[in-house]
Amino acid sequence: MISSIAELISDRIGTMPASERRAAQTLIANYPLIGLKTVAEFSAAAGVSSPTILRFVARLGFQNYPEFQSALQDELAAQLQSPATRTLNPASSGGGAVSPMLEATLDNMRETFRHLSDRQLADIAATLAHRRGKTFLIGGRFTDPLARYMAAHLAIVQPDVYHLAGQEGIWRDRLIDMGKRDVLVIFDIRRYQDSLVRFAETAHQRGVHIVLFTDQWLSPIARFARHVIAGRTAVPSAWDSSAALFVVAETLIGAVTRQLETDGAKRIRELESLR
Amino acid sequence: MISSIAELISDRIGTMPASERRAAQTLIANYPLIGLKTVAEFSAAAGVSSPTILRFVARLGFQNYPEFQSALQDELAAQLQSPATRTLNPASSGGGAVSPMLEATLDNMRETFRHLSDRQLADIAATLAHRRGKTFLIGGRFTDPLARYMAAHLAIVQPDVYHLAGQEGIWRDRLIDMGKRDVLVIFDIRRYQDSLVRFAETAHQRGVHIVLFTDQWLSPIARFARHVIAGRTAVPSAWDSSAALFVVAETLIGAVTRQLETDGAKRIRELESLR
DNA sequence: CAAAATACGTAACATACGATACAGCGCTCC
DNA sequence: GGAGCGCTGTATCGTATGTTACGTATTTTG
Repeated sequence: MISSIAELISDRIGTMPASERRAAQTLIANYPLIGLKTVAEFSAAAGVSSPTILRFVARLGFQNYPEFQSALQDELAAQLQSPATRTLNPASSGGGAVSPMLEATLDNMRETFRHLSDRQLADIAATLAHRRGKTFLIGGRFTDPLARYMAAHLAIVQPDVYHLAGQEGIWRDRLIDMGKRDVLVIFDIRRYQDSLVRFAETAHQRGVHIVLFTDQWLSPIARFARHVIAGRTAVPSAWDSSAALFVVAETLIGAVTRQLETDGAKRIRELESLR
Repeated sequence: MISSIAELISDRIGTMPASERRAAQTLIANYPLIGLKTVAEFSAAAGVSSPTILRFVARLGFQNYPEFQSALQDELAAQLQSPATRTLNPASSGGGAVSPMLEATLDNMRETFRHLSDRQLADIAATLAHRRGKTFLIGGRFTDPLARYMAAHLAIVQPDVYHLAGQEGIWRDRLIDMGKRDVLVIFDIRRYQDSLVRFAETAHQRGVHIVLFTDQWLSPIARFARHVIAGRTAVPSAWDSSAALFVVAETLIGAVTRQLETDGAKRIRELESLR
């Protein structure tokens, strides 16, 4: 069973003529990056001619050079997507059904934050803290609880925070209250919900500032969003994981609270006394 | 000091117009592979036009697209050469306001799972999967979204799963439906809510099997619970973090789903056809 | 040792790719 | 409300790229 192109090559390198073998060896030596460059560069690196490279990839079973490159890219993508598989040391993972799930979740969080700069988070926090209008939050089938969670916290440190719940018709009608000064926080991961996309589009047309929490494949709502947070969701389970997005949400809640420290503290004391 | 293109992007993403920002976000989301594909593919993935992609790379300081791709490839090459550097990175993110929060959260999860054996989790999953009656879920002020999240998933793989929402009176009345064969999942972290404690006590008296998600200081409900999950909640923020509990919840959801695999799959297919 | 077959590179070709000019649109600022 | 500016997509263009045909060199075989 051959799963990678590198294996395929070492499998057939014996049957190749001299020049093609040199091509194969240079590819293995700087795998797989040389293969992603142009035929001319590849051939120069290997010290052979361009047609030799093309004959080489043809012998591997690819119809043409681009097809070969796509295969390499797919392989790379799979490798980069799950850092777990690379560092996976079966010894440490006690063999229980739990650990892989936890490991994947931790990886997802690291990856999510690796693609998310402090600057971006600060920007979003500032948007949420210093918006001049209202804040609305909404989520999809599985992510709506995240919207609720965030709303529950934000509503304590600032006024005019609303979670949009219930039937579609109900929150669609709230669009009439939304304008340029307002912020709409949307949670939407696969499978993306049409109703949410439509909602986001309309809100966008009304000039609402949209902050989107989505997965790495980006909900179509990304087109309308001013800020996009792409969290990793893949775990060894039947379901996608929203844990990474949850942590980002908590981070933002913390950041907003900090930015509103002075006003927020006063507000919290007021709330306490209301009990 | 900017060492990677990803950093360069997050540094300048603030100064970019909307469409270029979309390009930036899609690149970050599938970093860096999208950038190695053709302009046409990149633009399609981002939902913008080709010139926008070119303007985007120009803004990053590259003379042309190939030069941009070469830079990405060089970066990838460096990364692939030394796998250490990519896992080593969390410290390098500059000590911004983010890292401590993330670090603390990751620690919380590790600690939480360290005190939680596979056996315990399997037991709880079995309880939830093979209960003979109904499952009820409820949470406190900030944790109710977690109850909702879990309910949303469990309700798909098995029947008779109910989230108790709304006013106290409403769910108090549901006690009349609860008995020995039923399971009640409660989320309760500081500050523990009296109403929940009373509710749990009554349910316990009726013989309901209680599964409690709480923090490391244990809600008073622990006295009535058959299973207790104690998650770490401390983070450098004004709020406690429910992230660890969230991950445990997801883990349980996954485990229950696996245990119900055969029946659950049938049920999921049925649900799909209902749409 | 000769003849054939295979391997390999040079050079011409066609295509698909990146680049550019331009026009429409929305937004902001008087 | 109007003028100006900046952003974005469409259409076009030139070119770099992959591809192919062909001739020479090299090896193989009878």
